[in-house]
Amino acid sequence: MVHEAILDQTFSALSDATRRSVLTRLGDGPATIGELAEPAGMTLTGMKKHVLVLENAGLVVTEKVGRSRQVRLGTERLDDAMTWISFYQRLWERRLDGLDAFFTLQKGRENE
Amino acid sequence: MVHEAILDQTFSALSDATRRSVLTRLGDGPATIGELAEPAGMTLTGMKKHVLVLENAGLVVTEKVGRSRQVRLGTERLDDAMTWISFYQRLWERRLDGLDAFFTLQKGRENE
DNA sequence: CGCTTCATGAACCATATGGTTCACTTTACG
DNA sequence: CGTAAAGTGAACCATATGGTTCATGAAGCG
Repeated sequence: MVHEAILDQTFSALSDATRRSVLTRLGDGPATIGELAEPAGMTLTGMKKHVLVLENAGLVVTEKVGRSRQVRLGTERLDDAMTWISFYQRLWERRLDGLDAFFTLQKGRENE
Repeated sequence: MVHEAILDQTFSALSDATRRSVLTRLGDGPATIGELAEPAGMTLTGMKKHVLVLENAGLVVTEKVGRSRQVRLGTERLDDAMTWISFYQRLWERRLDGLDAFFTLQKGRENE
């Protein structure tokens, strides 16, 4: 199981809409801090902080090239998050199939 | 696609190890605030706050029974989070298969 | 009834977060 | 060279977060 601090950082990084949109943007390829800041209507300094959060979470990798900084998608952290979620989702589904589910879910959906 | 504010709440709720362990515990069935607080070495008040965060995120459902409060796993929010992650994971994988990935990963990072 | 237990709410505290502005460095380029 | 552009760092600000203590309320029980 993944280290708790790693999950903390990953989920925390993902909990901001600006940062998620950065990841979306990076899905189309690398971008500079400026190119990320502009559509977000944010200062370079502000976006730099977001990128740092993503980088610390391992969701993004950066490299200084010339006077700008290239930002691109990182490795494997989304895997960690999804592994955790799918594990507990199985727990949750098992629960819904159990007796307690029937008991607490005021007899709505019997078969599914 | 899911509303941004919902994802904010869900990921934010998941970004705390205490809250994740609460979800783990609830995988074994409902529990009271006190039963959740004790293993966490935390006051009732503190745990109550965590439960409220999970409840606002829809990850948990509570119901007052007698003088205690039953907490159990909620519905469908883990689905939202996983849907988002798996979508962007596909983006990310596509990227790693592309030319840019080969290009940027092969040349060692000189400066930083 | 009177006491204990579980939960709750208010107040408080320290630290983290998300943003800004301003000053500065490094790089590009005419 | 001189100037503009991209980024960086420090300082600052408002609000959120994660926790506490203390006082109160409601439920159960002998």
